[in-house]
Amino acid sequence: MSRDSKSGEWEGNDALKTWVSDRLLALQGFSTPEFVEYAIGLAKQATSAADVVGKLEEYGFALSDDLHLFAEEIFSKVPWKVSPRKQKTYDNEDGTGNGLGKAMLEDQIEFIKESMLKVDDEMSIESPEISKAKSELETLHEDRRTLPIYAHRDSLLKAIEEHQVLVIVGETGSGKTTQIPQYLHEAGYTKRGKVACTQPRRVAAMSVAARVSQEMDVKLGHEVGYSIRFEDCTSEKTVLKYMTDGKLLRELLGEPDLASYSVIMVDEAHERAVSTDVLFGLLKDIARFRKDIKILISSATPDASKFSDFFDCAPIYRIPGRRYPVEIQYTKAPVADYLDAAIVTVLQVHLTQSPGDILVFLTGQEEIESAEEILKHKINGFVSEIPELVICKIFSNLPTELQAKIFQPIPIGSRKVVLATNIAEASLTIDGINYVIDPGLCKMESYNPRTGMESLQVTSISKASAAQRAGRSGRTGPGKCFRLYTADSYKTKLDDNTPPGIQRTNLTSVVLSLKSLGIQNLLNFDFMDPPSNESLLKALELLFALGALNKVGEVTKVGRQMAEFPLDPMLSKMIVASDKYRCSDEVISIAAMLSVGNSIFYHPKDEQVHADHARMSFHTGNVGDHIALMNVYNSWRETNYSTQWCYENYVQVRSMRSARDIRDQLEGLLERVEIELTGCPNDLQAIKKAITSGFFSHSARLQNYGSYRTVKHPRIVHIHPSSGLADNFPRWVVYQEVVLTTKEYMRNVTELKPEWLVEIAPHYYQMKDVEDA
DNA sequence: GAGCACTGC
Repeated sequence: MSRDSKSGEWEGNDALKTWVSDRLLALQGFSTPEFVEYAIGLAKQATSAADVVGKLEEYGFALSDDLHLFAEEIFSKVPWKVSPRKQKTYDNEDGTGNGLGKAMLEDQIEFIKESMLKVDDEMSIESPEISKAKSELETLHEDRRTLPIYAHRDSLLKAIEEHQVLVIVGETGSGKTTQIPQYLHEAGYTKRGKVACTQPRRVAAMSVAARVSQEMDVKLGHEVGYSIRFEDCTSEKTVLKYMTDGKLLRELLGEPDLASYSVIMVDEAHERAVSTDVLFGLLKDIARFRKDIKILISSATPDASKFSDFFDCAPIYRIPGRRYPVEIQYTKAPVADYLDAAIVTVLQVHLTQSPGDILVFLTGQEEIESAEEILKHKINGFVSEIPELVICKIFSNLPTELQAKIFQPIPIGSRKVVLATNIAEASLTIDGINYVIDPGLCKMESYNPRTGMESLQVTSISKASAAQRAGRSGRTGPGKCFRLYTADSYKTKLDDNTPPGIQRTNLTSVVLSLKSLGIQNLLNFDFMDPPSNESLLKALELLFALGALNKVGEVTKVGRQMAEFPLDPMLSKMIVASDKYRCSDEVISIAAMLSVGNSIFYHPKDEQVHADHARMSFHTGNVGDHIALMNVYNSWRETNYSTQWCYENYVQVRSMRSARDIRDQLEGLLERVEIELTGCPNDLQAIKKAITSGFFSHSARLQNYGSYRTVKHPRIVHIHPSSGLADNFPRWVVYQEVVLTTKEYMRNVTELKPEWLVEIAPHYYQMKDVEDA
C-alpha cells in the first residue's frame, strides 16, 4: 500500500522524473523523490535557467558548470509553466463545516444555556458533611453526571457512530478527556479493540488514567491504563489506554495500521505539538483503509474549522465547558518596561483588589529571579503596614522541591503571587488564581534549516495564547486579566495562533520515522501545516550523509537500526557506529547525557566560582565536553547514584536520574538492533571516533583570534564559554549544536583529528576539505 | 567569557 496520497500527480512524467533523478545523482550523489519534485517545481516556477540556478544555489548546491547545464536542461524540459498552488476546496454549503443535524445543534445550544446556570448552583449545593457521608465511589459517579458533557452522552455517541472522524471542541472542564473513553467503553467499542486517548504530556496521561480507573472502580493498569516512556502501566486486560502522543507514534512503527485499536482520540490537538501533527497525517491515512477505526480529534479552541477541513470536512461537535467570566484590561499606552510595569501591577492588585492570588507570566528564569528581588525590595520599602504578599516562582528548571512551594497554603489574610514562565500556561494548573498579569511575551525556539541553527528569542505571544493565559484566572471564580499592552496592539500585532511546532523544529528525527513507515515522498505527505520544503530536504540530506537513507532515499539497514532509538538521528548514529569501535557502553552514556539537554550542571548566581570549579574537574586532560559528560555519569554511578554527590558537585540530580532512565532504555535497545554492549574505558580515541561518526557534519576548524569556521557550509562560530575547551582552542572540533545568543556558539565540543573526517565520512569530506589552506 | 521557554520518544 502506498501512503502517498497524491502520488498520481506526476504520473505520465516518469521519463522526466527519471532524467531529473539521474542528474541529481550526478550533481549531489543522491536523489530522493523529494529532491526530484523540488527541482521540477523550481523549474516550473522559474522564469529563466538562471533563475533555477539561483534557487538551487540558495538551497545549498555548489555553483559549477554541471549545475548550470542541469538548470538549462531542466528549464527547457519542464513542459508547462504554471500554476497557482493547488488549493484544497471543499463543498461546504453552510460554511460551518458542520455536518451534524439541526436537531443535534439545537440540543447543544440548549445544553450550553443549562450548564451555565448549573455552574453557579453547584458551588453551593453540597456541604462537606453530606459528601463525607457518601461513599467515595458514589461521589465519583455523581461527579460524572454533573459534568457538562454528561447530557451529551447519547448524541455524542450517535455522532461517533455516524462519522468516522469527529472533531470535538470541548472547553476546559467539560470532562471530555475522562468521560469520552468511558462512554465508548460503555457503548461497546472496546469489544473490537482498545480505545487510545493521547496527551501531549506524560503527567496528564498518568493522572487522567488514574482518575478514570477510580471512576470505573478498577485497578490502574487493568481495564484502564497508561503508557508513557519508561513506564507501561497496561496489561492484557487494558481497554482504555491513555498515552503520550509520542508513545503512540512509536507504537505505530511496530503496528502501522493500529490494528489493535478501535478508536483513537487525539486530545489537546490545539497545542499542535510536533508528534500530534505527525499523528494527524498518519491517522488520516489509516482511516482511509481501515473503515472500522474511529478517529476523534479533541481541541479546546473554539475555532476548529482547521481540523475539520483537514479531515475532509469532519463534523464538529461542541461541548460547553465550565468557566467563569474573565474581565480583560489593556494598558492605555504601550509600556516602556514591561518588567517594571508587571511589578507595579502586582502591587496595585495587591493593594486595591479583593482577595485572590496573582499569576504573572514572564519569559525566563533570570527575569523571574530579578522580578522576585525587585518585588521583595519594594515591599520592604513600604512605610505603612500592608497585607503579606507571598512570592512564589515556577519554571521547569527549578528543582522539584522548590516547585512544590506554589501549591502550599499561605497564611490567612495574605495573598500569593506566582511568577511563572509559560509552564503555567498549559502544563500545570495552580488553584486559587483570580488575577493574571500578562506582558504578552514568551521565549520561543526557532530553527533555521539553511544554517541548521537554533535560536531562542523573546517574541510576542499569539491571541490564542493570550486567551489561554487570561483563562487561568477564571477557573474557580470570576477573574481579571491585566494585559500590559494596548487593545490596539492586541488587534494588530498579535498573530492568531502560535506557529505549530513542526514549522519551528529540526525535522531529522520526524523524517526518519516517516521514511521508516514507508512514506516515499515527504513533500506530498499530508501535513495539516506543512513544514518548509527546505527543512524537509535538509533533513533528508543529513539522513543520507549519516547513512540512514540510500542514494534514492530508501531506509538502509543502518537507518532501521537508528530508527529504533528514541533520539536525535545524529545521536542514534553515534550509537550504531560505536559497535565498530567496540565502545557502546561508553557511548550510550554520552548519548543519554546529551539527550537530557543543558540542565546537567547547576549554576546558582551566588556560587558561580564553586560551580565552575566543580564542572571543570570533569574535564581533566582537556578531554572535551562529550567525555566530560561521560565522566560525570560514571562518577555518579560509582557513588551508587548518590544525591549528596550531586549537591557537592553542582550537578542536577533530576537531570541525572533522567539520564539514567534514558541510558537504561538505550541499553535495552542495543540488543534489539544487535549491537553488543562493549566497553573500552581507556581508549578515548575509539569513543571520539564514534562521536565523530554521528557528528561529522558538525565540524569546525580554528581560525585566527580564537574563532572557528565550520567546514562544510562555512560560517564563523565560537566555542561556548561553558565548554571545557573554551580556553583551549583545539585546531579541529566537532560540536553537538550551534546556538545563537550574543554570538554563534558551539555547544558540547570535542577535539578530533581532521583525517578522521575523511576516514569516517568519505562521501562527505574529501582531503581538500581538511588540508591546510 | 555566557546565561536556555516548553514538551516528548
